[in-house]
Amino acid sequence: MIKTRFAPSPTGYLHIGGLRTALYSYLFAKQNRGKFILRIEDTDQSRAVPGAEKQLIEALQKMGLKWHEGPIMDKTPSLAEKGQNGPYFQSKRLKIYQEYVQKLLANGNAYYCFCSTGRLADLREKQQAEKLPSKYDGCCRKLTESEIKTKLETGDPKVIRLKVPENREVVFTDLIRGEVKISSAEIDDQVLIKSDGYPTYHLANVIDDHLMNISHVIRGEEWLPSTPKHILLYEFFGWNVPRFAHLPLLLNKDKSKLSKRQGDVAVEDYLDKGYLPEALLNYVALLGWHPSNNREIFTLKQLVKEFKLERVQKAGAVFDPEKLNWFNCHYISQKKDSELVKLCKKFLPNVDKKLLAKILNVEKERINYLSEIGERAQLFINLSDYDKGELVFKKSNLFNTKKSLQLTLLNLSGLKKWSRDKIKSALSKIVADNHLTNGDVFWPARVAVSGLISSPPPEEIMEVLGKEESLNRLKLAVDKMSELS
RNA sequence: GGCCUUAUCGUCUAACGGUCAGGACACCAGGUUUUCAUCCUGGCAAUCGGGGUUCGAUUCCCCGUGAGGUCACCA
Repeated sequence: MIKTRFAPSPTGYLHIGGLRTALYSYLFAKQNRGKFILRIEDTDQSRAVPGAEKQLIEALQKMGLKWHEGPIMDKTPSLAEKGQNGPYFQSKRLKIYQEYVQKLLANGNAYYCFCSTGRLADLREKQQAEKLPSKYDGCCRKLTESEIKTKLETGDPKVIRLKVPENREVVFTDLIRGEVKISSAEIDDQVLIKSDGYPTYHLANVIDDHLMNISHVIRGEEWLPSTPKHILLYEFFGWNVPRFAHLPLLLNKDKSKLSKRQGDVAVEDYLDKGYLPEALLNYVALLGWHPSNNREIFTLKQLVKEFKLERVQKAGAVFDPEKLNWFNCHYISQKKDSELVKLCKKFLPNVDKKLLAKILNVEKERINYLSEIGERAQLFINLSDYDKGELVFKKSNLFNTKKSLQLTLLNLSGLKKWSRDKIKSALSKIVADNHLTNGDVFWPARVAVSGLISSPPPEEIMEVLGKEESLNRLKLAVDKMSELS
């Protein structure tokens, strides 16, 4: 049974790179009729952010990535879980780690270390000065049993370290990168249990992946150098080693690891701005993976079918917000007005739903993300402060402008049915009957009702505005013209 | 610095060892249009360098070079 997991640490938000990792893990499990689980790696008390788990889970849910096991949002304020292999919060599994690390200790695969953080810092400094790789020097490996016993009894601060064997070559086959070899001389005696009794990532991750029957570990490339430590742990425990797939990193424009410094990286932020989950998913799927044909538009369901782990790129991919916008645009214009209304309500809470639907119908092809509607809708709500005379005057001469506005007002007043088609033909008729150009008629009309240099076409605006308001605005413009002449 | 990973247009990428090196985003030009946007048409633009292997390398191998990651009681 194929089983994958997404195992984020709750640091405050869902990183866009995390989203892609979760997506690929989900896709791989799903297409193999396997299971996808969510586990929260909250073993660092010092970096704990209150409420972060909840936010993370919510974001993942909004994105539509469903997991078979893991924490779930319950109706009660506390977080519940589903699945047979819980708990799915590492902070609730401390006993398990303690129990397993005892086995390591008993078999001589781990040892207590009482070195102070001060000594370790000095050591590192010295090694760096001599340009040596910084590694623990194995000082506490030499402690005798009685020495250890005394130190434990006196309650000195202690950690437990991995005893990395000498002269070993750790080899594994990464599903994306192929064979990777690392000499044990390069591997540090990693701390497994911290002095506060919590496990480090390395220990907890290996134990949980085993206990939760994870078959494929799909994670970011930053984990590649520490994979040998994990493999050593699997061996010491006598467990099967899962398959590894290390994904290429997501990059900033300057090719460094995608970070908050250089733009939005929180999925929540994109969601709040009105990026659609399907657009985010589609774009992020293509960062590091591509089918052999030219297709680019995929729903989540289609991705489950088409995605191939073997086709995942090896090199990092620059995150390009422009292309994300293009996807988002695409998905927005595909959406029904009624659905968009629901999604946009929060940006315009005081606007009537019916009106909002009409506005969206006109504006949806002009926006990159939904929150833009807040500003774009203003022209339908209030005629903006503008010098109408100035705007109209720029385009054509005063006489024609005034004349065309008067004709427009007159003709539209007599219109029985108020629809964009009728309005447009009425305007066209004015052009034809009076030997005017489209520019003479449409432009002033559009400016008169929008108050803006650029806007949707006049007939579309007027249809949304309704007859009364449209005529009022036209009249206002005519009056302004009279003042000027 | 050690170790690891990596390398096709500006960006995301396609190409059984044989293609005029293809597509998308962005950009530019033209067209449609009353403006903006949309839309249509066209254009610009890439195999990091050097050696091999081969009749033939983007593709396989080696060496450089560049880029990134990682070297914590963070994940």
